[in-house]
Amino acid sequence: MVTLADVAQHAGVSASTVSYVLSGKRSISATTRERVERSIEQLGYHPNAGARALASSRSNIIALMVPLRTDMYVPVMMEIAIAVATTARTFGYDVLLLTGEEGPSDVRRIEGSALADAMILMDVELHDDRLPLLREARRPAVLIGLPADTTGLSCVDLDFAAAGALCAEHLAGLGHREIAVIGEAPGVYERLTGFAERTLSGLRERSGELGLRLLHRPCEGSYAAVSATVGRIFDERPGTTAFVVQNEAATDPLLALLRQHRRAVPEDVSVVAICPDQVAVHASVPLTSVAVPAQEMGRHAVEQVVAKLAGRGTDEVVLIKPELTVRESAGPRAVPGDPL
Amino acid sequence: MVTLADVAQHAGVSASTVSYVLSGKRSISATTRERVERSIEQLGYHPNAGARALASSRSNIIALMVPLRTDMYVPVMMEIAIAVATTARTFGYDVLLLTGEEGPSDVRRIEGSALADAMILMDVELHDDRLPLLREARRPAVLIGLPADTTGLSCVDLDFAAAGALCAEHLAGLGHREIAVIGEAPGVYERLTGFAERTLSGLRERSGELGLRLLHRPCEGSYAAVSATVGRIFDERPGTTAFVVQNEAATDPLLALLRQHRRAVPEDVSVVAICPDQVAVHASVPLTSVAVPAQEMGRHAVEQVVAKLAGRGTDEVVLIKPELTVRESAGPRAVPGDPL
DNA sequence: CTGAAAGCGCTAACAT
DNA sequence: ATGTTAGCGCTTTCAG
Repeated sequence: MVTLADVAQHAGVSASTVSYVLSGKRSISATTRERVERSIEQLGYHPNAGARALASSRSNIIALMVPLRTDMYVPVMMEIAIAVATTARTFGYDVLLLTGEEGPSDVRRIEGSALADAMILMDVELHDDRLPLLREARRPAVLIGLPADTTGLSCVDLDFAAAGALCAEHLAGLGHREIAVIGEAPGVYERLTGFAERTLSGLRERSGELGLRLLHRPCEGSYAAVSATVGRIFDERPGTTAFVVQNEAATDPLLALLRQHRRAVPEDVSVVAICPDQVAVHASVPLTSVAVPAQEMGRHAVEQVVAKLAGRGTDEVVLIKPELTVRESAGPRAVPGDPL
Repeated sequence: MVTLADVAQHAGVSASTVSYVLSGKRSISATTRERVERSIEQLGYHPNAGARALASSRSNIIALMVPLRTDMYVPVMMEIAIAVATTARTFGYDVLLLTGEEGPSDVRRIEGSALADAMILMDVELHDDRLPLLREARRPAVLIGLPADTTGLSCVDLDFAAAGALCAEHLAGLGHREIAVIGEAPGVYERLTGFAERTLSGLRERSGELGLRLLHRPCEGSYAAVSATVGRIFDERPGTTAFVVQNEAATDPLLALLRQHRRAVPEDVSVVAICPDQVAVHASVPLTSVAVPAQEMGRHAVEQVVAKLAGRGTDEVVLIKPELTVRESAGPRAVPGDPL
């Protein structure tokens, strides 16, 4: 194993010089720097992570807690996780993957062992156990998601309320008056993750302003569940001409069912989705959608964490502005008695 | 920050005693053990990870390299990653998430910095750059997937050839004679990940033995691509009565298209999928399928890694035996002229 | 601009 | 069964 001392000897300088070449924390003459760098190269030196962490009390590791329940919008989770990992490397950090299974004690463990310099938490619940601990912690934390009380915490999330409003506006602009919302599975609402409710309230508020009638139904992602929900919606509100879907798993079944019901999309019914772009693009009818910007969220989270670790940066709630992409699933409302 | 010395003082013992209580590497009298444990509890002590790694040259971290391309069978990846993380914790290890973006140099970095004690690599290509490095490495590595040359390497994977054979057998047993295989996207074959080819060869071999006619078409996951592929298959082989799908994204489009073509599943056409159970269960017709046992693969990989780290365990290729679950998408071949 | 040296908190001989 | 102590490899004062 090659150590700093080996490099120092090989380059004919002292250990501290090598260390400073590496950290750039004091000025080094061009010649020594080059000599040291050559030695590092030649010997294939890599600083020992443990020693470095011990001496500097910085591990250069960011802990990422992902939700254990593997049932829900898994692709987004993975996308965020990967975005976090790649962005972190960009700043010289590695990422530790925690499942949050151990709950608050996991936070304590990381904090106590100094395994990570900071934490990023995904899919935080409105009243999460871990929040009090995070507020007390000496190490910075950033949440992806928005808890009920954000004081003393940094958060990054899509502005779901604005996303809801955007959907309402888009459909109103196309002349629609009766809209049905197919939401996340009931479990999501029960877990109080918040984002589903925020979407809904944005949707409701703007619908009110625009004079739209709204019907909301939570719905499991299975084909059967979507089928039942859609049937019910058409029974209760036969005049429904547009759907807003916020449930990755339900989009494909919804499109299939509309086809089965002999409703053309977008001629007879319009559909606007809130989902990752990938899902929207691959659907049987490319979906007009508001994207859940997974990559951007991961990147933002890391940037905030790094800023805090550098002393800059404060507690901050970043709500990413939603953008609606027009594809092929939403069009003008069919005017009764006007068969085109 | 609470240190080992603090605990020692509080408990009235020496530092080494505390260390040994923690590691169990030498016998401690019940009374001192209890005293020490109480002190640890009271002070909320957590061993410093860096110091421990430095002194013991073991970080208790396993590096997991996941593929960066976020386009392919992402849900399985996430499931494996989570299984790895939870299983690892079970053995006292944490998991470092690497994207493999940096390729071989990432392996060198981890190896050189002693950041992790071992590595697990997912989605390894047949002739992966990183394999030579892994063979030379002092630290154990386990692959999830099967490269061309496995000498000096431990691997865990589903026995895809057997999975292919199993599909052929099941369909043959139901009386089918002409089978079409909808495969992964062409890119997957080009990347030479191997598993798709292995499935195909198992499928071909057993089909030969059982006298089945086989048609194979790689296929993108988009609705349009599946549509084109299915159309082509029915043109070229109108007698096709069964499909084998190995492409998560294609299953739903396939079912929708068959419906559109007025072919009932399973009465007119049978479908057998090779995909995670979750996908099979949630499809519009619950799919008879061979599961990709993500959890089991993750668990096995960690167990092998831990065994190697403990000195037990050798290089070994574990091929998990596939299991076919009968659901509702495959049935007896419709006999022409027998309208039931 | 560079060196020397004192730890960082823990483990693992080596003692007893 | 327990204590003493010498490092592990690096960062960072303190000196020059």
